[in-house]
Amino acid sequence: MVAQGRRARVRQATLAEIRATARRLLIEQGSAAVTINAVAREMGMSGPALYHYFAGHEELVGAVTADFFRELTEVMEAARDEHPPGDHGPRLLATCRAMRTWAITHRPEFGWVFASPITSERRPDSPRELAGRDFEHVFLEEFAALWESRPFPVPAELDPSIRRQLQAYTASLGLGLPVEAVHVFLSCWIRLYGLLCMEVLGQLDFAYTDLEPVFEECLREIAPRLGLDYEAAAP
Amino acid sequence: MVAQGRRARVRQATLAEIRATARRLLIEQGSAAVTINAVAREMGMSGPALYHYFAGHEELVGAVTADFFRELTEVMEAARDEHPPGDHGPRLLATCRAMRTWAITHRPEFGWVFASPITSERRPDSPRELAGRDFEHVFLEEFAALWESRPFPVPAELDPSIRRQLQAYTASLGLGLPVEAVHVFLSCWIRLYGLLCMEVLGQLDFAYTDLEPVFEECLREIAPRLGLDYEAAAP
DNA sequence: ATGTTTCCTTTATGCCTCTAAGCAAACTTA
DNA sequence: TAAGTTTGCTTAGAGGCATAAAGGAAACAT
Repeated sequence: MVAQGRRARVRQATLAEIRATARRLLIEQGSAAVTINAVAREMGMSGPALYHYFAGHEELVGAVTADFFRELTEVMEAARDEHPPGDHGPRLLATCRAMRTWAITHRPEFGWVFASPITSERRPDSPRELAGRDFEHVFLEEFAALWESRPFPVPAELDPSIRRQLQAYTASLGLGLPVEAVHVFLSCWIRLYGLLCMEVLGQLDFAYTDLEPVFEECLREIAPRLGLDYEAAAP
Repeated sequence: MVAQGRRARVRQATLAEIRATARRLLIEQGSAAVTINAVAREMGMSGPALYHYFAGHEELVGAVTADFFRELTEVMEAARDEHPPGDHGPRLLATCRAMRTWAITHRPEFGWVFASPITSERRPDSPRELAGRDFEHVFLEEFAALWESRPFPVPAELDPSIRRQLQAYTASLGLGLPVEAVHVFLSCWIRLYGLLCMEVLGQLDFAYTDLEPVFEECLREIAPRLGLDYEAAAP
């Protein structure tokens, strides 16, 4: 943190209050209630005043989303760090479980992050995208460390189209992972995150009321693909 | 179809035009552009006129969503019926592929159906819910027929919580399936539909540009769990 | 002490949903 | 066929939203 004058400090406080108010409205009344006007009204300000803090509704939404990403990231890192640095298996599983725990204890927030249909072109330097990448990296780094320390078996050959596509992504990661390992990582990611999204969006309510055991089953299926011992890190 | 007077016919035509206009706006300008006013304007009517056809914005959205479900259902049934009634394996795979094909050739529509956050309490007799159940049944019926004709191995024991939850759902289906089979069905469904949703919502754009081979890989992994021969029904 | 920056206000435009009142054409019925 | 009723639309209007513009007052810098 850079030292700031009083002016700057007050401004930061107001910014934080705006984001907190937006979050409260989201939780209490749903995403549609998070309007510039409503947030300002809650704070005892006039609507247009908020334009001194955010360029518009979309930027406010992006800032709040970034907050959620950061909070989720912190929670996951804390859960991960309850295990020693070398225990990549338990650390990864703890990270996954922390993600789901946060998601279901913060449904409106998680739904807001996930189910935001691509509203506009996403600039890669926006706070939202930066925080999103940090979130992604919690998994990626632990995964890469796991691969470093104890590589697991990967498919001998990949579908040519998949290989081609993943080559660019793998290179952009700069983690020295082989394409095949990245493919395994993404397969697991799709299963885990896909399940979570369906749960939070209520797409499975027709059959389930509590998806915790389904999530654990998913972890149990995924673990051996990474050479992990699920039973050794059961919940 | 019941015989109708001229009056009723004109009304049906206007209803159809409204839904078609709403769909066109969705495709051309995104979901936010589908407003009562915009639809009416496009049709050369005044806004409030639409309230003679739909009780409000939400009902219009529901009607359009039901249209999408019905169209998707028809496409899947047509693809399924290209295979003889007894060939449950190829019929199921064709149904899955038709679902994805429709989804990616109708991204706005599919995204609209899926990513509609639970906007209000859903009444189970609304057109949207009815059409949604028909869609669900295309998979369920073929799956039940497959089980009838050639039961596949199912897990010997289920997590007690999962078993308890699925008992109610299984009973409500009235298809005479065992709970274990329903569990296998839902596991496959979650993987397939979850992947599709992530694709359409752009959640995998960071790594993939074309998910067709990933989808096929998913089918290849799912098929043996249902006792199906993937290679015999490769694309 | 003066000028500038910052914060917030009110005002205004144009969009949205939805209600209400009213008119005219089309049907129904006596 | 004439009167009454239903239907399909209109305009008017209330209230909310995003956003732009203009202005006042306080805080800050010099």
